[in-house]
Amino acid sequence: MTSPASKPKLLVVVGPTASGKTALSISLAQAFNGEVINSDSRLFYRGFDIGTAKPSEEDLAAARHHLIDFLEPEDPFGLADYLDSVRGIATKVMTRQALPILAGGAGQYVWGLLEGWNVPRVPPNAELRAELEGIAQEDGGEVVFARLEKLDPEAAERIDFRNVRRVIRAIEVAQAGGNTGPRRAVEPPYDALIIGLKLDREQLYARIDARIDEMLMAGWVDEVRHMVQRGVSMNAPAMTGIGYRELAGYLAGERTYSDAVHATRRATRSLARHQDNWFSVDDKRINWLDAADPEGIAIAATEQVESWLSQPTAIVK
RNA sequence: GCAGGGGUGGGAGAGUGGUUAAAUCCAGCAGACUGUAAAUCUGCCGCCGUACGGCUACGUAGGUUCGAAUCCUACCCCCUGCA
Repeated sequence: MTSPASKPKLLVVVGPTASGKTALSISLAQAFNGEVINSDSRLFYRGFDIGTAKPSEEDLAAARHHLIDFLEPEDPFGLADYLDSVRGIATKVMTRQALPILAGGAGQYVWGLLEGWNVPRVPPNAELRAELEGIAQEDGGEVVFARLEKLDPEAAERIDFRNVRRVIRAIEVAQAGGNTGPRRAVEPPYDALIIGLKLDREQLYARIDARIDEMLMAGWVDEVRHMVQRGVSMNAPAMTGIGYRELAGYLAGERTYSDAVHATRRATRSLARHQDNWFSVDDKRINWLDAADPEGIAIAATEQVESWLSQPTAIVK
């Protein structure tokens, strides 16, 4: 707290799915010698390309990208893994004299990084989870919740007793000795310029529908079929990407094609709403641009970044 | 034309005399979120009101009843079988 240290500059592009983050982040990377750090949890997995709207080969060639295509479908990767990775990568990018550009829609990941969350260093305990899930199913979630109330009343206070998954995680953490230290950094760790892409619901929904149609035309069903044939489990983390299970259900003859597509649309819309929750229009930290005008946002964003870069780096006391 | 079935809230669809502004699902809206996060979970969802509450609603009109989406009558519309 006594020695002044400059905060590293980090450019961030956020917004709901289909708002144009990929295109904008690439054009900014080209304009400012930037490297894109992906912050979209579905882009981690190799082979899950079409349905996740992964940047194309050309996109990837147009700017250096990080945290894309580095996991197998079954690999778990959580918040703490993500934060560690990004922090390391951002530092490396900066030593190359390049500008790190965080781009993505995973709200928890983005804010975890920007707000400097102190995430409990307790890795998932598959055995414990399975056991507690079993209890929850047999005897009800309240029984598991009661366990948490005993172990960590404070955590029980802030977690909905019906949210079994989070109750179990809290027990996992508590049993491992709990979390230590403050929940988040007092001072944000980065000097971040956050650009948000905004589109009204109606337009966004229309864009989502159109993009899903494009994905299907581009061979999404084949992509899913391939994964199924490869033996990727339906429970694999990568399979939680919207549309994959739906289409796999269609391939297995459990539902009609049109039903699978409708379900996918629905889930994607709901994702977009969820993302609006993390990235709120009222959030003063975010500089919102109108995503309806892709060229306009590129120009406006470039101006913002220029002026931000010309400012002296913020000083942490 | 005859016989039978049916018309319920944005959609689908329960409900067959009171505890029903009306199950449930979908759609929509709002929110939580610290190692599964494109996950998981929560609230709202006829109109007015912050709320107690008030008002209007189950094809239309009338009737029975203390009380009707629910029973009766007439009419309108839809579907199916037979002609």
